[in-house]
Amino acid sequence: MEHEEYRENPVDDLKERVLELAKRRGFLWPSYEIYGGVAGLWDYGPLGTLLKQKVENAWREIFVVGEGALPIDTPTISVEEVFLASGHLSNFVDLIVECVDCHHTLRADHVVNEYLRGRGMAADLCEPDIAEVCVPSREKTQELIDFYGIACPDCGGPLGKVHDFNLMFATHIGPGTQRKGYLRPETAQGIFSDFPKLLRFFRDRLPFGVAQIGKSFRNEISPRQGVIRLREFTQAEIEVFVNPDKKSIHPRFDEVADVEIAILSKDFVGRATVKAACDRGIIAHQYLAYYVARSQEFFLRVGVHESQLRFRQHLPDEMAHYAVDCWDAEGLTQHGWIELAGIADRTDYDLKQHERQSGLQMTVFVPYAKPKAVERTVVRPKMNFLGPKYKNKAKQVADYLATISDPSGPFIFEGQEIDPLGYVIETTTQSVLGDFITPHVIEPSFGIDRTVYTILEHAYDEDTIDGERRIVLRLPHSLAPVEVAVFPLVKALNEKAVEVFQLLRREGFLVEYDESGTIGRRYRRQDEIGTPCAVTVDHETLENGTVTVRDRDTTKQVRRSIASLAVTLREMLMGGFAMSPS
RNA sequence: GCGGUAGUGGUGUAGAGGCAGCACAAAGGCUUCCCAAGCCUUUAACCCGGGUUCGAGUCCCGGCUACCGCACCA
Repeated sequence: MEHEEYRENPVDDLKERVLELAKRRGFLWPSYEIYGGVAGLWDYGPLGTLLKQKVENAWREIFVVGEGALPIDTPTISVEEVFLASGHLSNFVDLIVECVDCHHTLRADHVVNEYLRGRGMAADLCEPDIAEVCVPSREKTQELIDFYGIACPDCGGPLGKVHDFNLMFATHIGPGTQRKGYLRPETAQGIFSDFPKLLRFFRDRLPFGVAQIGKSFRNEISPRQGVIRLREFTQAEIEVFVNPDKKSIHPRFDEVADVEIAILSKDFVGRATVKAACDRGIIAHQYLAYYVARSQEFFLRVGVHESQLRFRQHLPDEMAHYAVDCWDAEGLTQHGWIELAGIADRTDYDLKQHERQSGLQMTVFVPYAKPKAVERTVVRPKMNFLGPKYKNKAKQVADYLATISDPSGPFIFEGQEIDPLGYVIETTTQSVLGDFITPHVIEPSFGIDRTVYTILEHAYDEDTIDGERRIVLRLPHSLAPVEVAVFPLVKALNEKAVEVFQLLRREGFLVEYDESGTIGRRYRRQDEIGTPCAVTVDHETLENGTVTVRDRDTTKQVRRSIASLAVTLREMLMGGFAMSPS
């Protein structure tokens, strides 16, 4: 998909202007700036924090309230076992080698594979690990570099030692014989770790969804692009546990079937309904398609422009080590198309891995519609024979017999054939009620910080009013960090205006009061931060108890009584209010 | 990590060895006013650390941060 015309009202240097506004008005600040700042760490200022909270609330409304994905809150510090299981310890690593001469840092495994391929050899650096995932080993990479004397592909200089760079922050838990800990690189593992308890909580039935909003950490080698690539960032994730045999049908698919999305995949580029995308096999199954549609609903609600939102299918080689199909929601910004969310089918990878690591069963009992009759042949010990014969070893013999699945015999215990009088071979018909299955996981995972940034960029606008440039942040009304501004037209009206201000606070609005300077300046100040409503107390207020209410986007005003003000404002914030004169 | 460019009040900038200027913003006042008007007053800056020099915002070295390119980004 080409980068289409970006906005109706193109603004030069949009990136700089948005960031300038964000820093100046308290949305985003570089962290620890008094000490020089740190790349990849950013603060939310007061307005940014309110905006972010409202974005998170919109997400909760759709996914927690609307989808019933109940939230949990797990620690950001996790124990080592979690990442042994998840594969992050071995996979969330880049093998890095530095050229001694030109100091380029290179991906060591890429260098080796390229070298081997260039000489017609199989590039076989990958070794399947415990999870059957291809991971190049540091030792083997080093070995091959040494053996072939592989040099820097850029300058031909000698290469240094290969070392791991794990993108997780490591730490220690407690003093003394410390337990290794890591800051989580995704919130998902906290959910997987709680699976047995969650399953019981949801009363042993599929499907169910679990949500978590929280911080995750990745020690990026070189974060760039401001707030787009952070070392500490907020994720909003849902893990939907589903029966793998039922992924093709989502019970509420009808609700979203006609939602149209922009698709970029290897087989199809263009707009289509999620139903069409599903029916034509572009999206693997209804569960993924369903969450793609819900994700779009979320992004549109928080003010991402529809024409600058698309869903891109991962190519097989960029898919995470655990996923089989993955769709990124991407927003078009001045940084190009950036990933705002990933909607992945993680299959049973994580639960299987935690099963192996923890030794606990992570399965769900799924009853059949009708119990199945299954014929089974078993070897049943006869204790009244075995007892007298084997005395204190009788129990061991019986246990051994009970494990036998092939009833053809003979059965040997301690080198001796067991007397056939000691058991009977029985064929019985058993009624099997169901299967133990490992659920598959559908994971919509949202990057909240990137979403907030994209919202700011998409909302940023400049108007020209009477030849003056006016910056307006056209945020969705419900998202504005300041909902209502209250002004006295002149200072003599301060007291009355403060009264209105306090009244609106009591009504639950986020209100700002401003009596400084001229009225026009105060309107502009609020336009910049996206305040949708401005209430002005003027001379008429004292006569008849009415005030003017100004709309941010049109700058049009209507007059309303103070008594009906809260209702009017609430309507405006919900977006359902027509600014018709009254 | 590499290379290039840059870092001066809150923001945008000028100054290129000798008292750090301007504009906008912000605070207070006049104006009593419905869209950044005007006037007065005020607050406020040389990224950090070394070095050279009588003297460094300016020159040199190192670091940090930002932007661009490379590399990286399950």
